[in-house]
Amino acid sequence: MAYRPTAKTKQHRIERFDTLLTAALAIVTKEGFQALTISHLATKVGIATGTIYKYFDSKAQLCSEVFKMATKKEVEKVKLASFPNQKINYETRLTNAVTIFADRAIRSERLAYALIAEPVDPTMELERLKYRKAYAGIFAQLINEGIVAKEFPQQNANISGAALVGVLAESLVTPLGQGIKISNAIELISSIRTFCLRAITGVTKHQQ
Amino acid sequence: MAYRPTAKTKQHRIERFDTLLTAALAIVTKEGFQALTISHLATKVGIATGTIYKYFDSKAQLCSEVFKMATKKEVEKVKLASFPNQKINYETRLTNAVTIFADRAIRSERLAYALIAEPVDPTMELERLKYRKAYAGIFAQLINEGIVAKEFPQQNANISGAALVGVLAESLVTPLGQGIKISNAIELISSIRTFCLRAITGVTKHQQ
DNA sequence: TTAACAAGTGAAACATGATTCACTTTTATT
DNA sequence: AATAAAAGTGAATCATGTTTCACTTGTTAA
Repeated sequence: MAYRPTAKTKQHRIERFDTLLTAALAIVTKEGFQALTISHLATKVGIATGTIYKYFDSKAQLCSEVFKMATKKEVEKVKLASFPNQKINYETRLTNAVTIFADRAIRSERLAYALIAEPVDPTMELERLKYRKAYAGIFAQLINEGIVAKEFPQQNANISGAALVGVLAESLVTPLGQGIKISNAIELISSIRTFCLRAITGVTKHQQ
Repeated sequence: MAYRPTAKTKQHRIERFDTLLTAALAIVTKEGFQALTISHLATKVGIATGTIYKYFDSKAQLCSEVFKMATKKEVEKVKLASFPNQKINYETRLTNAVTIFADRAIRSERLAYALIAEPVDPTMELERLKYRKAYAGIFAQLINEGIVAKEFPQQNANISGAALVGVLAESLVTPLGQGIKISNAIELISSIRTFCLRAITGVTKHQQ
């Protein structure tokens, strides 16, 4: 008998897996999924293409992992804004959630665009759908609670939740993908926030 | 000297061009852009792949033409609802525009999904952007006029217009793409309409 | 009926990546 | 050392289409 994996070996495997994922995410963040090819990744990490297949079954799986990794963090932030530890009224929560989303999207280079709007192959589209649904679900729950608390008018919370995702995607993320420089982020976020609030509450708070 | 194209010849060319475009649109309507390949189209029309290149420079151009063709008709309908010949108040116009869009999307099999949300290659994404912008532009103008008429509250009409496109895409078209059968279209359209109206006017008319 | 050109053909060449696999290198055990 | 197993390699192969092009067929005018 002979070889057996040791702690050190296993550690190295984990580290390399991590390196690959991180490098892949970096590519996506800078250049989008469109630029995430096996050979590009291999070159970037300084290994052979074949090696990547010792860590991932397929490119689809690699993409999926990258997606999940990026997603998790983003969704968590919005969830926290929507369901904070303190008691905060629902209108403020909604405001915060939308603001956090918008703010992070603007700061994220191409990442928000890659996750939400960049054209990708149909396999990944399913992953993306989950991502959008995660947001929509958070919003829906927030809206539902707001309705119960009599803060928001009666409405179909699921549809309103999905609609908010659409609003954010179309008014914020798609422009980001066009390489349009956001000349006045504050103003843009403010307008989107006003729209979302009015859409859910029916009231325009601060005339802009 | 010898050959010169005649009226008959030219006519035939036009007809074939038309046949190709129509067949391509049929494919997209049934199975999406994903199914629109040169050889599929050639087979369907009963000609050789090479022949198609006598009518279109490239697949990109073919797709673009199909897109324009489908787009034109759709946008026209929404435009007409938004700017009718008679004097109608802006809230009603908005209601009509949203309803027309939703109704046509639901009836259109996969077409609405193909035009708005189906993953396509980046070349076509530009074409699609124009399409979305066409809608956003119509909505923006409608909203602007509504503001001037003091019917709608002050708001950034361009952002509100884009946001409405996002709402429709996310709450209606994306589900259509999932092959989800709309069990209750009336109810769905009604919810979306209510959302859009509240988002723009700030008022919930009919509590649902 | 033939010269001149357009329309049509479809097999072969291209393009773009993903994926495989026979082989080399490294690591661990006896 | 000798052996076993995993990690790593990268050129070759596959998969999916698009696009070309030498060639055949159809059409028109002289």
